[in-house]
Amino acid sequence: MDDAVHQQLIAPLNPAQQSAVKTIEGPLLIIAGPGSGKTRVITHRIAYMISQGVPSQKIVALTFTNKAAEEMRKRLALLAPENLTWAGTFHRFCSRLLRVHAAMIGLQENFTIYDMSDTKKVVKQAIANTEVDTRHYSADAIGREISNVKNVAITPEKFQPRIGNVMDKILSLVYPEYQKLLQMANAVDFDDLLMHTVDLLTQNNELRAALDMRFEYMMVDEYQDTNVAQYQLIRLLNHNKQNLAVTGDPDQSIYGWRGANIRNILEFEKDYPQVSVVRLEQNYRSTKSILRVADQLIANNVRRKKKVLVTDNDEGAQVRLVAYPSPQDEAVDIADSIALLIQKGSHNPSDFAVLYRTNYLSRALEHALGAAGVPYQIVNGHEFYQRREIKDLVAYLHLINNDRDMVAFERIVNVPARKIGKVTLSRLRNYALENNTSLMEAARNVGLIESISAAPSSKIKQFAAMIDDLQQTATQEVETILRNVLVQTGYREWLTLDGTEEAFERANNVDELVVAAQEFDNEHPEDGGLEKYLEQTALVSDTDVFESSSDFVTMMSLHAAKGLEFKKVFIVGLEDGILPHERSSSDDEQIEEERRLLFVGITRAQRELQLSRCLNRFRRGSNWPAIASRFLMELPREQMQVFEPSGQRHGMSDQQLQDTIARMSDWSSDVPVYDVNEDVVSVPASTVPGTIQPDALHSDSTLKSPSKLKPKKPVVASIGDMMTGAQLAAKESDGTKRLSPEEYSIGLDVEHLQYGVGTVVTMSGDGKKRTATIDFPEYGEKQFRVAFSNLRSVPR
DNA sequence: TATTCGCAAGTTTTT
DNA sequence: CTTGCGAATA
Repeated sequence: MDDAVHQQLIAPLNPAQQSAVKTIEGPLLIIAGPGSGKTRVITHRIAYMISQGVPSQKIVALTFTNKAAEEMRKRLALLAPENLTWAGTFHRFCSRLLRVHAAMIGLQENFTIYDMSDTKKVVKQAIANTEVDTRHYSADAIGREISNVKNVAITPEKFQPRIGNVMDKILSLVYPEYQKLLQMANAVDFDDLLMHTVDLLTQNNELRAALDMRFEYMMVDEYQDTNVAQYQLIRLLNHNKQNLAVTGDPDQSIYGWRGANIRNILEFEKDYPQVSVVRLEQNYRSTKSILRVADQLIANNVRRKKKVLVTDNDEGAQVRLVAYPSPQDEAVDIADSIALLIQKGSHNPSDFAVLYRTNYLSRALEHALGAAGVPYQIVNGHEFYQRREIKDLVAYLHLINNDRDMVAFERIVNVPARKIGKVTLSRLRNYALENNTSLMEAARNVGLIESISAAPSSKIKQFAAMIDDLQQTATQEVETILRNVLVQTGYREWLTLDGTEEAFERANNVDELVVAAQEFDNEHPEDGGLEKYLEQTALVSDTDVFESSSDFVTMMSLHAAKGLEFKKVFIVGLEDGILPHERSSSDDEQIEEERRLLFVGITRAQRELQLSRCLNRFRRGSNWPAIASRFLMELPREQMQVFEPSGQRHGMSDQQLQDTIARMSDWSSDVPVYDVNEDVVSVPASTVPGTIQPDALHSDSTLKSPSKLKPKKPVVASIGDMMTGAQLAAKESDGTKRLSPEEYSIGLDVEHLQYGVGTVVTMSGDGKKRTATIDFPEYGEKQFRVAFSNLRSVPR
């Protein structure tokens, strides 16, 4: 068992936590500050309920992210091994319900879940069908607006356009058409999962009441982030039986843009008058220094209920605030300081996280961490599944699973190229529309469409026959289906026709997908299947991989970091326009949400925290001076270590400049020199950014500028190199050795727990995607992503 | 019908 | 700077 988890499980609960755990009947509101042991309370509470005789299958725990659900399941398994509690995201919960009751809302149980890019295509089609004038609003904007309307659970029938509102007028036409297209395609978007479920329960009171009983005890995590549809769903399922416990923190509400409604948590007490309220304010996560910064920042929010954050933890190191000349300097300094600490052996890669507002900020960091030899992991949702070649192949799977899937059909009908063109397709579409049938069905009947001439007609017929043929294999393992698709379509060959570097890369991704399918089959021997696989790829992101592998520095967005904690946290790019984001800067309410976002980021840190910004940033093609985030002015700078340049160039505001000058005068002069853009700045030796361990205080080394803090030799050459000394010795005591991805090569003998000893036959990919095909004498060839697999080398 | 070129637009966060 | 889209051309 994970030591930290174990510690948490056996540590006693404080009085507030106990009271939350023991209140199991009736509505319960748990206001839980960051690091207050919320997940622990939830899991203990469930375990307690079970010990009191509540049947565990009557308990449901709803979360926002798969990460949170996974964490909960993991801990619950330790507390109550035999429990049948269902824990998962709202979307998954709804998807499960809808598959069972699909017919009641006009769907088939094998419906497709469309992601945002799929959704966008349907919106465009709907716009085309309704011939709406899009001079004023882009398809994107219309799609966003549809999503907003759905988030408040307004169906096309209920939608009331406000007179004189142009967008509403457009919506009144496009929204029903969009919904009709989805229905015809037997597909739903993310928002539908919630809205359809609300609809289903509203229209079928018997079913609602049955489910109300069935899920007698419900817990909702991150209640501050629920939107209207989720709120209605919760109300519908907690009408007769109001054993509802919600946890949340208004200060951590960061999904307003997605329709989250703070009102839900602020007025929970009105919604459920008999409510018990518990406040968890004791923080077990962070040092006093870190909490003070968080506290002072969030105090700037006006729309807020005051809340205290207290901790018995030690003072800890001061929070650092650093201005770097450029994003490259920022990245290199952070990477080098992490590498140094790992090399010293005092830290593991998994102790660190680098957080940012927008995903593209990870680029420079990736580069720098790679150069420093630090293993890292980017938590970036569905990136892999967004690649063209992957979307193409998954579209085949979708069409096999649900032949009414319109987006999948359009995507692949001519990929690989089959000489089926725009004109033919539009005729096919028209036929389908007129006959109220799917594109696939129209394709089967293409002979009946007079406007399509012989040549394209036969091509389409061939395509339809191929899909029908593939459909015969739909019940087999996903890997088999996928391999069949590759064989039948010749996709891989078609992809690599031009022989470019990029084509090769794409072909690797295809192999990667096969491996992923294989892994899915292995992990789901009982409950697998194509439909499950497709649901998984739609609703689950790469984050599970991130959870289980601990030997990586984690990089992710501030949003993705919610609910997690790390010993040392770097938050980068604290600049005006980035955080707060420029699209939020016009609106006070949105600014407050951005502030909460930073609050969430800060409170992820257990021991040390560095906030940084850059003086220049590359934007829209060229380098611009960057202005410090206004939030940096709201922090208790006198209690932090501040590294700002002395010059007034680089676009510093007056306020900033004054602050900086004030800071400078406080600094002693008998210290080394920190060189920022040739401006000479004094920096206390103990506080040079780049050396973030507390014992630097006792170091008498005179360090140069942070960005020049490069060791003579590469700090860490590979993952393998980092396991030095005692650590490495321990790992090798039985003669086998865990290898870094780079160390794998063809011909190597490795040992697998299940398959025994085998030989590496082929290698492909790099980094965390590096994949080995290994031949086991008894089991044949298997593929592994070596960074994640439990393989060890065997000496010859 | 496929391909290529040029132009415009849009750049957040996630299930 | 990228991506996506539409028009022009082979």
